[in-house]
Amino acid sequence: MTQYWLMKSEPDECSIDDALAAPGATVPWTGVRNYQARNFMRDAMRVGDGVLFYHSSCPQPGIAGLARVASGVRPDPTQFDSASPYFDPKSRPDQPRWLLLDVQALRKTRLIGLPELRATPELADMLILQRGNRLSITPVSEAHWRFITERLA
DNA sequence: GCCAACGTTGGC
DNA sequence: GCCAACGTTGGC
Repeated sequence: MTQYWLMKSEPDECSIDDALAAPGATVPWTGVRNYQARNFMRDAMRVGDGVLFYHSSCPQPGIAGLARVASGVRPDPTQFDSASPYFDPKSRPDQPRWLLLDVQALRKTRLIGLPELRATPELADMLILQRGNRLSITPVSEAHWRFITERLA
């Protein structure tokens, strides 16, 4: 069964344009350092799942494009790279703590900004809009996915 | 830069 | 296992 996800990316690091410009429009989703988000990737996300590509920590946060899950998980190499901001000295190569998967960008959408998302009653219970939410990967209901892709994007 | 909210760490 | 201290996220 196809599922749907919202994945946050800082456009300074990897914007939807960056992802579309990558070979195969596919980028490794590095830097997830939260167990809940990791477990979504490992246990629930499957190749072909739909992804809302969300720009965060930027002047205009919001949904910027559509993408798909393009691989299963593998160890995130940045956890072993002491020069990386994502380096985790407590992770061991024989038992990697952090995983990534590939995300293939499909297309850029108009920027559906956070204020617009908040102002849309049909989307009021999206996880991303809930108070205190900080998860970089959140599941998206089929109803929300359809509303966004068919009526907003 | 501020700060609310949340996750992680580590002493006990 | 509790919980205070600390670090991080991310919108503003």
